[in-house]
Amino acid sequence: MATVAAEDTRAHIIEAAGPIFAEKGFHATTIREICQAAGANLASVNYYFRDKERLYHETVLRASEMRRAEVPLPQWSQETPPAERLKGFIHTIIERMVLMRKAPWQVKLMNREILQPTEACRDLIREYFRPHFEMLLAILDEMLPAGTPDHTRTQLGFSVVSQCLFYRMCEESVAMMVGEEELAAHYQGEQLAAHIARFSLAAFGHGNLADSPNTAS
Amino acid sequence: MATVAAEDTRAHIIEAAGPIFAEKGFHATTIREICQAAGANLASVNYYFRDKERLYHETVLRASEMRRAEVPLPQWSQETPPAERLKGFIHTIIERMVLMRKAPWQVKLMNREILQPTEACRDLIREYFRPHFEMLLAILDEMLPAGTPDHTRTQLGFSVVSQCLFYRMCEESVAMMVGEEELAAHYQGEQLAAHIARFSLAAFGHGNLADSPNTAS
Amino acid sequence: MATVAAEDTRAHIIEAAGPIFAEKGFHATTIREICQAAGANLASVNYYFRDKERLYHETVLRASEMRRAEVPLPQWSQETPPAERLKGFIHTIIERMVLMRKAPWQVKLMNREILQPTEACRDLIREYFRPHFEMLLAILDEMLPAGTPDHTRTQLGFSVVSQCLFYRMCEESVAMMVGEEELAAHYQGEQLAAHIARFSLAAFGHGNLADSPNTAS
Amino acid sequence: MATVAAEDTRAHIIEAAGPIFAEKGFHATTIREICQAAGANLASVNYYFRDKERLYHETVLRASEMRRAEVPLPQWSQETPPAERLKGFIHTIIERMVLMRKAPWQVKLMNREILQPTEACRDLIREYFRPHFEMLLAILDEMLPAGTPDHTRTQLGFSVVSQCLFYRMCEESVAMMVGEEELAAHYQGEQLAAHIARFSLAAFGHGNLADSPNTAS
DNA sequence: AATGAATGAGCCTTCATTCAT
DNA sequence: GATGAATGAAGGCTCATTCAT
Repeated sequence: MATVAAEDTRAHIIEAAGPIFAEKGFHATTIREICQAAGANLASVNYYFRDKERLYHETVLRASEMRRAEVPLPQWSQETPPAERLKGFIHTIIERMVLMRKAPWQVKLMNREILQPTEACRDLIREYFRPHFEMLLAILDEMLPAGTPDHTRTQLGFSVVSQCLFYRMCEESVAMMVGEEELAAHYQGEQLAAHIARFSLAAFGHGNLADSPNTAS
Repeated sequence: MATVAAEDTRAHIIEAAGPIFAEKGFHATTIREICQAAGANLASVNYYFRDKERLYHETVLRASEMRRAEVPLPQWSQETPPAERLKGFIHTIIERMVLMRKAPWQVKLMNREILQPTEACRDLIREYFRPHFEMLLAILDEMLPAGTPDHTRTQLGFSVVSQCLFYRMCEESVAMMVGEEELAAHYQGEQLAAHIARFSLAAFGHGNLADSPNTAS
Repeated sequence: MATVAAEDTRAHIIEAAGPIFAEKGFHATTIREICQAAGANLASVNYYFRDKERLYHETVLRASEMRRAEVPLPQWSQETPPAERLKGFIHTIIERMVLMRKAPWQVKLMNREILQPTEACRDLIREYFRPHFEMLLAILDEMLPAGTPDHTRTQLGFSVVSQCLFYRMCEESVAMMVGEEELAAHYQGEQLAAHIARFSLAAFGHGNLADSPNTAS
Repeated sequence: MATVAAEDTRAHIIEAAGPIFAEKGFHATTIREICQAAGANLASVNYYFRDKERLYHETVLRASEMRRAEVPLPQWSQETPPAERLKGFIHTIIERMVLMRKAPWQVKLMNREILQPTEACRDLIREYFRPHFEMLLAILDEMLPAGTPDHTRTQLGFSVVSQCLFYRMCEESVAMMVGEEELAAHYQGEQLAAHIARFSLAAFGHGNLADSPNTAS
């Protein structure tokens, strides 16, 4: 076939592989399954990607690409106060990475990589997580006293991020603990983002937990 | 052989299975591997546990038992202030579930269950997570205004817990982001517990982030 | 245990094994299944019978014993005409060996042996089939011209017997060919015996097929 | 390899499987055995037939195809009297299905299906037995009084067929009863066919058992 | 360039049997 | 004498991969 068609097939396979890898993980996914879903020959994976592992790797990278293109980072004017920026940042993270119960395969797949990194994770951190994290630290810097040690800055960043990722990573367990009803009522993206922002801002001394009662509650 | 030996072999297999399941997950683990590590016959798993799945289930439950026995919950006198209790609680959680880079297999295995629950997770939540979480909520109640809605209480609890679990769940990714040196210097159990307690207490209005500079920093 | 109890267990196992061997055959039957059905230890079969094969053998022999005890051969006065005797004989064979769709396990098991003889078959022929067959030949002798060659006598005997066995051996296929309804209406023991007797007697020149219309038709 | 080779391998496996299944039955046969006999890979059976069961099914159907191609049905002119037709029919059945002691695997395998039908038996009856049986009934109709009830027609058909099948189904037992010498002398195909025809025709009122002494006796 | 055919390695499971008690 | 524990061998099947075309 022509090069164009070849590239098509390649892309087809990746897009078929994504949701399956995301749902079942590397080991539980079979090449047959992927090729069938892609309408491609059983030998295609080995032909286009050499082996299953490299297909997985490329699929992870493609997931991060797609996610970045779909949910752009927020832009702020110079006067936007840091508290506002933090709210916006958390909101974006929730949109990009969490979305309880309806996360697209790209998110689920990247999640797998954070939890059990393979080769692909280094690329993912470099291209995806590191830039986000630096942006968060820049916001925090405006709220922290000068001279805050580096590792403290970092851990404060982790304190914010961890609250966000928790709902994605422990989605199933959270659902088991709170029940489906409560999940539907109080764990939508907006609500979680507002809660995390309020908790974190209170920690940073901006307002306190009793302020501005959660609009979603 | 006698019953004693029988129980021995059973326990032997579980103890051999634990670290392997913890490291590679259910699918990537073979019973051949387990039996070899346990010095047992290939048919042993099916003999003692009926099938691979039930061995996995029992291994997860055994992990939680062992962990509870090894790290007991803190006991407080009635006058202990809630801030002190929260510090103690976070410390215990870190000890029980985190311990960067040297977590025993029990912790890793339970971690897997939270992230990708199987049947065993329900038992785990009932026997392990729920009791911990209720204890945490009782502490928070002393610091929260009366009438705080239930779901807000719960999410505040998650905000505390998520910071702890983060270092366990994203262990590998955290290591990739901060590097091995910094990890060794600033991410030991005590240090993480102190940071998380300070951040959370600040959010609850007890002290602020600038107070009592982290002794481990 | 005492000898009495031991003999009990032995007998128990045979009686549990009978129906299972009869239904599924030697290979498809497992020792576990038998021991479970007999409420005996898994090692019992090997202990009491040395191995699975000998248990099978003994079970087959036991089946023939039981069958002979349950359905005695007919007795005739000296004046009973041979045609009457043949009818009685056929009737007994049908009772002993056929009974479409409700044959006891003994019959099914012996049937297996005829079709695919093992060691046990020699005993079965000597103790069970041969005596029946000799009795049939004695009846036929009264209807055949003197000097009928031996192999012709034998084959005539086979012609009678084969019609009877057919309904047992090909039970399932017959059911497939005629359908369940017709089976229930026209293939009961009495009906089959009457048909076979009429056909055979006609062949031997006693009456013809149009005579004495089948009472069951 | 090319398609031709593929079909070759497929056919090869069926031809290797045939005799083994025929000899040992479905359960006692292993696919390892078959693949070895076919000079094929162990995975071949699953590749070409999905599983052991479907290989068995296809092998049974192939057996019937081969047998039909090898022994064609007799053709009669319109004037051929029914007695002559019946003789021809019995002869063909014996040729197709019996052939004491040298039956090809196709015959043995089909025999297994009649005795212990699996899924394949329905196909076998539809494609093989039913057409034969209808042909037999057509012949009998010419010898029976008009108005003979359907089930009687059928049972008369069975009386003829059962005599033929007996020598195939009970081959081993017959050999045990008459001994090898007599078997060789009086149980060849021609001889059995002649005997069965004479017995059956006598029953139908065409000639009697004393007529036309068996040329083979 | 792309694919249908074929395969070797390995998986989980089951079974009849044995052995120590 | 009788049994629970344990095992070696084998079975059917699946999978990622390779090879000839």
